[in-house]
Amino acid sequence: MTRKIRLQKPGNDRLRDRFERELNPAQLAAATAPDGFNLILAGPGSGKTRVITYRVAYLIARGVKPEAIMLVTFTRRAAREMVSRLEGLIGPKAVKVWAGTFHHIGNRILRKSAKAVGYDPNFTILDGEDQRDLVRLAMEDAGLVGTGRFAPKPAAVQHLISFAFNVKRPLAELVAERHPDWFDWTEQVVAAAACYARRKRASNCMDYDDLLGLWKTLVEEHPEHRSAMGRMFRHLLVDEMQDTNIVQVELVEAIARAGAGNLTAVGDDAQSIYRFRGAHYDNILRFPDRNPGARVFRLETNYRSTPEIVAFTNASIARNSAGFPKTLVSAREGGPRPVVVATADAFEEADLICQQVLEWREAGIGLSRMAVLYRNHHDSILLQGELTQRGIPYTVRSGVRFFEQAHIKDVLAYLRVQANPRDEPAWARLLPLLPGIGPAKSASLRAFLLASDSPMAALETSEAMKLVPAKSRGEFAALVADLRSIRAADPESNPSEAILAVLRGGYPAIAKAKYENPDQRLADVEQLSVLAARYDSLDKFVADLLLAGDVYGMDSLGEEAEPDGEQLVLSTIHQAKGLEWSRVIVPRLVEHGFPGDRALAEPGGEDEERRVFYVAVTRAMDELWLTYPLMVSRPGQGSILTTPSRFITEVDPDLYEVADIESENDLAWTEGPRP
DNA sequence: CCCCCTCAGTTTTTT
DNA sequence: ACTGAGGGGG
Repeated sequence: MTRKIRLQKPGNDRLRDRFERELNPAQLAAATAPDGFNLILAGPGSGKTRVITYRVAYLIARGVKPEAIMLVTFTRRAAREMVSRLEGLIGPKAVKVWAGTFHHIGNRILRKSAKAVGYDPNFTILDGEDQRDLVRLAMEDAGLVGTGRFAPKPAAVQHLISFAFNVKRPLAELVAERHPDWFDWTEQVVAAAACYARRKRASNCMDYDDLLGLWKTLVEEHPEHRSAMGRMFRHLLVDEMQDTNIVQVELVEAIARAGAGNLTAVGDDAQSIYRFRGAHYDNILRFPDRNPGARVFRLETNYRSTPEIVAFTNASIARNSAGFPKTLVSAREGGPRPVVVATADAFEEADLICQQVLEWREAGIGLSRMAVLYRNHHDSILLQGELTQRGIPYTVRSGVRFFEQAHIKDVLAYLRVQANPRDEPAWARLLPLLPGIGPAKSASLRAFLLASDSPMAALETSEAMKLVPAKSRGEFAALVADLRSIRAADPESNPSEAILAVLRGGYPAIAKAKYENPDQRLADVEQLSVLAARYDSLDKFVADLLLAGDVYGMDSLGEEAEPDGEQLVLSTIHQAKGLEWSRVIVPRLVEHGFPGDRALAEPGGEDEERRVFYVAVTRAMDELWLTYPLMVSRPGQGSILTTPSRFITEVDPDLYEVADIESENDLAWTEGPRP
């Protein structure tokens, strides 16, 4: 046999071979676009992730340092995936690329430059609940409490404050536009926003918007930081451009202009689904207007889905008027048309989904290659019950995130006050854990602590003890002792040990009194400590936890340990962005459900809902099932007949197949009414 | 005055 | 499942 010798080519040549072998001409042109402003319009399944990673590899091969590249992704998971693909192309230096969400990168930069914007580098990041709690306090400051059933609620006020920031519009204007019912309280709402901002600063806390806004302040108002950042980031790439808001766009464009003027934006206006948080597809549509001379690349070959699925999705999105006109072409062989099924009610719908999932599994499709994608988290509850009953393993990617669960937040509060003793939301969580201390006592204690230069030292004084009701003094002293032993565990450099210290103190007893299932919750906390062992910094640990949006329940944490667990995926459509499955089921396709009334009430709401639907159906590679119940029960109205969603009925019926469920009622005399 | 328990009404989508 | 109002009790 002839001996084979393979000549090693120099790295760049080998890379060039791979480029030509693995990219189609449109992808190749986009990946190797010249410097300057570039826009890549990439339809679903068109190899967008591949093009981005190849572009980064191309830049690095041309001599750009990896640490001079900023790659903004929509989720943490997307960043991780791109970096690991990049590693496959160029090796370990891939991890030096600044890859992450706007919020991650902002967090990293602000930890270094916090002083310039009036913060300490040990600032805490507030999650949604912390923000609501602080807004509630701010509303009290502004005289906006107990004003009756129709008064503004903290969650809604917080949302509007955030929305105003993200669309750069005056809060009062948005109150008039979106909450006419608050008209009489306009002044107080605006005042509450100011109080909220003040409380955040006083507590050395930033919310998600601050990670963006203060980073932007750094760029806009501090010339030395602006030019430093321009020198630092020679190339910027922004993925999912259609879901950026105006603040984010201005930020990256400012950094690009301050530096080498290299910005590549990637996305698909048809998949813009985050309007509720200030995103607008104009940010991608008008990229060429804002940046004259920008080159535009189009990727319109769909490698993901069968021609039948692509025909259906093309027909659906064609109902929207705005957007770059485009028609995706499937590169795949034919398969079955999408299937539409009506079920008697939501229970039968759950039955049907389970049965279909089992049928596919019989046919050799692994559970993790199937997903049920729904509009609202709530739509999955019934199905979860049915899956559990039938013993079908599943993982849920919606609802309460792991770090948002009450017990996890309790434990983190013990740690947060160590890292940042001015963290008011953490104290507001910690103090009322003690019996006899409610909102009022907690408030006066917090006021006392925060007035001091050293809240931790103030906690141990007799003045603090005076604010505690006599009955609770024993528990209070125990808390103080717990905090001292947690401190001794050196939380800031050893978060894992600090969590164990919390478990050795009074918290387990508190959890037993407070929660129905304390054992499960305390086990979660132990798991949290295992997770924390990977970190040598409390700040990093907490920030990672809060900024990793895709972590739901212990399930998703466990997945990292055993990635091959075969589980059906249950996800909101929003969480499914960028992913794909062989088999996809979209349930609850009824009018007043999907699209929902709330969305339809807003101008442009129907189109936005249709884009959400488009994102859902374009996740499917091989088979797509659309289901809807003929009857639903609504609170107060009992069972009512439904109308199938316009997203089904508006599509040419030739593009899908209707399947009927054979009624077994005639045979199943004895079957009783369903629960 | 302040806390805590109970009960009724509600829930888009998320960094 | 979670919030907020209302009433009883310390």
